[in-house]
Amino acid sequence: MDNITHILQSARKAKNMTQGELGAKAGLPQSHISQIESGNIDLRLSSLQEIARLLDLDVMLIPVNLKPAIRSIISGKEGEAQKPAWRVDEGEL
Amino acid sequence: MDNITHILQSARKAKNMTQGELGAKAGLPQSHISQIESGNIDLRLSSLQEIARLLDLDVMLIPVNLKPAIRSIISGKEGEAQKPAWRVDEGEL
DNA sequence: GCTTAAAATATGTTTTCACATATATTTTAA
DNA sequence: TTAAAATATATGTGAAAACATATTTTAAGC
Repeated sequence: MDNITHILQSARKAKNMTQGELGAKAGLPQSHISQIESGNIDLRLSSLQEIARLLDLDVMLIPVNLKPAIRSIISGKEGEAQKPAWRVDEGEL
Repeated sequence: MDNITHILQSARKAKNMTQGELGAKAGLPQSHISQIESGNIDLRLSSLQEIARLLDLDVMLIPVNLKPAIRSIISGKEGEAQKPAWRVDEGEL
């Protein structure tokens, strides 16, 4: 299904959270987190935003022409200080 | 309400589309676009993605620590060639 | 200006699906 | 093996999305 939901799942696992923990913090039942991650649900924006927030992510609308540049920033090591992402462009994602 | 919906509205206007046109292309009734833009609705991810796509936008999950860098790229003129966004950082948003 | 028709946006009702609650299954580890 | 932790499934309820209609806005003609 949707790529976004897989990102949510791996972000949750990276943070060593269970569906239950995430759900509790998000104010959503564990069963939803399950449905969302398995991709059989078309979740609402507010749910997406809340879950993302708890995983230190944010929902943004990105102009398509800027996606390559932004992907390069993101793929260049998440948490720590950035390596120069402005090496004009080598390999999209 | 939510900032994202305002972005959708201004993107639509920037493209000189009516709610009806956008809705038709997105496979959504004009009445939804109205509700979405006025912010009295918590829309579903698939709707958001479809609308965004038609406005040459894409829904992305961004690590919060990278938001400043990404915002600077975005605010530096949407469509055309980028001015140096890597002037380390002056003014978040 | 005023009128009117069409375009654009908003509102009212019904239907469908996300979300809530409860329960079942699977997985982990003791 | 078994109990608890984690994830998945079943069913009921409220809100988003479909459908229809009303209102507002725009711009033409007079």
